[in-house]
Amino acid sequence: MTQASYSIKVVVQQTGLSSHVIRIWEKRYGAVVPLRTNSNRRAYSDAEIERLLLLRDATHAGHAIGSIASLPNDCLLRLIKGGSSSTLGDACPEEVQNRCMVAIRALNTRELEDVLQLGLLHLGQHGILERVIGPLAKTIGDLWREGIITAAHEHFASAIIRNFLVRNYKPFSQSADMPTLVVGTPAGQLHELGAVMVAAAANDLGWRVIYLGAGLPAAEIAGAALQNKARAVALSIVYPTDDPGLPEELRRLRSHLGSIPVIVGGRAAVAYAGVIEEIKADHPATLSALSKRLDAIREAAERAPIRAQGNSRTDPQS
Amino acid sequence: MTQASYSIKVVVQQTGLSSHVIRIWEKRYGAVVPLRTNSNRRAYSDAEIERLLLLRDATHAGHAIGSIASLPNDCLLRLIKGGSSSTLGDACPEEVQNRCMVAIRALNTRELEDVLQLGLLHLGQHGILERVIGPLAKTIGDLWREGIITAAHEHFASAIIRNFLVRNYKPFSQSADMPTLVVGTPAGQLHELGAVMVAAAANDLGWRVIYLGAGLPAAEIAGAALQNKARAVALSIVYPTDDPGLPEELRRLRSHLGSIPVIVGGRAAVAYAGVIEEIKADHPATLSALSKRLDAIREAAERAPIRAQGNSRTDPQS
DNA sequence: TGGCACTTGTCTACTTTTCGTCTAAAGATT
DNA sequence: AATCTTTAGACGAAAAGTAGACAAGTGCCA
Repeated sequence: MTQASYSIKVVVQQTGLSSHVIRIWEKRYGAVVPLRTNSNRRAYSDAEIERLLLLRDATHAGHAIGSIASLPNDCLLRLIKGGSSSTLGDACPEEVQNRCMVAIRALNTRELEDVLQLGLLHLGQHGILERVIGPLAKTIGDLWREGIITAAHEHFASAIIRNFLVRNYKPFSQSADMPTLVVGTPAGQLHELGAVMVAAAANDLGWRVIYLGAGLPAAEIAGAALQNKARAVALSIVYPTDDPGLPEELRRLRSHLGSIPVIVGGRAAVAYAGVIEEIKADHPATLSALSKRLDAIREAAERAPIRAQGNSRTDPQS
Repeated sequence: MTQASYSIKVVVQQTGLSSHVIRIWEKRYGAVVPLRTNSNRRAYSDAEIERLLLLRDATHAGHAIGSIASLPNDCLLRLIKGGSSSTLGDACPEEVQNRCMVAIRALNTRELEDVLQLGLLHLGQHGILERVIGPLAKTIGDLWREGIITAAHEHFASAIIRNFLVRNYKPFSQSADMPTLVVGTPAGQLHELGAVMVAAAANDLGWRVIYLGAGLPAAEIAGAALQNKARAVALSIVYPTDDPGLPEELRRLRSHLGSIPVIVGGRAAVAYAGVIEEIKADHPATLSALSKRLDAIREAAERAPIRAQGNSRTDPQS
């Protein structure tokens, strides 16, 4: 069995590391020592490329290469993911949340980023998502409704939190058999923070996420899901709570999607409980519940890999 | 054995490889060894041509011919398909752009991210921003207006490009004396791609960027700028081109901002040239022009640190 | 505070290997 | 006769190897 081997050129392309760095890491720290060809060229295996990716992410996350180069892969993974959640108890989520709100009201980009980063360090990935960003989204929504902060604050916070999540929730090494999840908010819903959180959580759970952002008509959400054979669709509904058009929009979505599971989350979901029930959508109350639900869907799908639903037209592209 | 056989000339035409290359691959690596006629001419079968095509694509993807020539066909296929992140033959921006559009229309998250990453590698930060993402934003806008792609595609592309820029552009070596720039799109303008590009470019030039996202009223943009003592405000205007409310919105912005420089970019800016002139805003035609303008503003500010400038457009941009 | 060692990414100089191209001469095909 | 193929070999640009220098950042210590 001739295992495929890759030249350093290919490794550079795949990792984004320079050949210099790859070589010096090998020389100084023995981070990845590939086999050699007869002519002394380095020949990397898939596993070695994977390890280089882990090292890249770990160093990018602030760890010194010299102190992590000899760690086994699973330790690296823990470093990159929520691993360092040794939960230094001295930073309670409320404190982090408060400081976030101060930074948001001051429109202070740097402060907000710093506080989030600090919170990540102390609370771990799960912690900051569930105990800071989640409540924060709720608070922002409330204050905005009361006119205490403006849409600018809301947009500002959304953008930075989104960036924060993007930067820190690195996509897992994508493999072909990952299930696909389409995430967005339906037409009329303009707050995308909830959707961003769902996307981050699902990504963390090993889903391939197609993030569509805010305010899309049902037909387009459904089109995206069908086009990519999505395993599920997740919507976030925060405000307004009394949109008369939304129930019809949800029904339309269901009729397009056939039997694909739909998950509806967010503060205002209770206000539409009737329709949600009607279209047989899930409504997890917390992020943990959402995670459980996603796991369940994936497991069910793995048990019955080919979806034999009567999906007549796969491409409703006009 | 009615197997069709082809002369080397035919193979050259079908594969695009030169006869020299085909022969040297055979001689050096035994990549494809065709049967011979009685007179010692090479006689290629369909399967051999197929294999040559695979080898061509794999080498084009960055793999060394010497290390792949002996792999079986299915391995080659895997190298080409699985390693799609490295299939960029030419480093020409048009090619990158095309592949981006294909990925966007397929809503293929991974492919789009890979192509962008690869493009960054080949074209550099400046290159990919100006020569890929810029034109891409324009193309997306055009196709959307023509109804060829949907808002979902536009949102999808915006989100991923945004994430890409966030991930790859200088995190922030923020220092206290960096000038502040407020970036967003005015109310009614929903395409945020242009604003994202401006934010990335400005960040790269050493500005502290406050990114507000799309669709904000003038009062809030101005509020954010004043609250943070912004040195300038940049707006992106792409569509619609005939919003009757927009001129008034821009005038309102100017009256709130006092003499703070305003920069208006984007495809539709020409449609509002009158107001832009009226409120003494800049309208750089390209990203380079924008960069120059930002540099000029910063220099002017450094020379006169306290903002007492009666700024009346120092740069008569075409 | 300055000095010193250590870390880490980048860069240069130089050699070897790889790989596509080219030439020349001879045989085959049209 | 003119054009193609084949073979063998030579050539040069690009890629990849090694060794070592260097600068910026960091931490420690007097």
